[in-house]
Amino acid sequence: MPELPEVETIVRALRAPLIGQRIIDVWNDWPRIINRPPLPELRARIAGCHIEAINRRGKYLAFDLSCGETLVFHLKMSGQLLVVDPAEPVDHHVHTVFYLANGQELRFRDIRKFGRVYLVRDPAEVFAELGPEPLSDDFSSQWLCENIARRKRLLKPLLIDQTFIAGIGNIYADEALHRAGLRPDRQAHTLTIAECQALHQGIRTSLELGVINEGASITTSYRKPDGGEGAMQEDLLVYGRTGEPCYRCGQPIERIVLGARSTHFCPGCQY
DNA sequence: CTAAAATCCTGGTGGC
DNA sequence: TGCCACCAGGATTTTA
Repeated sequence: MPELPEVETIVRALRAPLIGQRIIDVWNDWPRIINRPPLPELRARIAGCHIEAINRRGKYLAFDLSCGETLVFHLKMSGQLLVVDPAEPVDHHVHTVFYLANGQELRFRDIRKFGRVYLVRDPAEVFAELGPEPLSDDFSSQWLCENIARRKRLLKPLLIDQTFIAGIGNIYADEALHRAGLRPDRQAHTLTIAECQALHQGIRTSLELGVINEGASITTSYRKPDGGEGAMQEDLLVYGRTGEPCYRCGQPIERIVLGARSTHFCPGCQY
């Protein structure tokens, strides 16, 4: 499940093989994956455009194109982007292909078909509701403390709300809360200044560690574009460690469900 | 505003 | 070994 660190890793890996390349055409065999515009219009508008830059916003990838368009991807649960030689056999989970002028193909593979593709004139059309980037200067400890105080919600659902902060998903929310020593079912507005400062630090630390480790390859879902695995799964403190001893206090990690999401925390050192 | 539930998907898993 | 119910989960939509 690609979250901010996984998407950042993918963005960095795609720059070398894609920047400067020209897109010739698009193929798709599962229409829902193309969010907008409809495939015939997408093909017409994208043909001949060069890829000038590749960036990340939250969990989205944004390709700036020379023709004034932005090609946006969201990988959701199982999406993968691969740049390959056309001789490479096409896996049956590939449902969208961008053909490049240099002969290579950008393939969007997605087992669960939740991923989406957008082509827009103005990326704000897609990004309008997103909260701040947690690794940018916009996301200060002061901003978090001010905004968390007026939210009457549980911490875990709030952290994965993309309109509050962009890019945090189930794994890094649990990791950030553990590092901050905060229970995921705490009410957001009950945090003291010291606690929300700890949360700010916990968010920063877990996301930065995720980027350094090039993401978490928990099952078979997330892979780097070169097929390799990230290393973050080895540095997870609570996620997926139900029943195993907490590294900090030794108590068994507990698993509960919050907002229909599996949530892992240590009952011994998170308050 | 907050939240719960349903929706979209399929591979993997646990039970028998 | 085979079969099947069930789970995972990001974001959106619908319904309280």
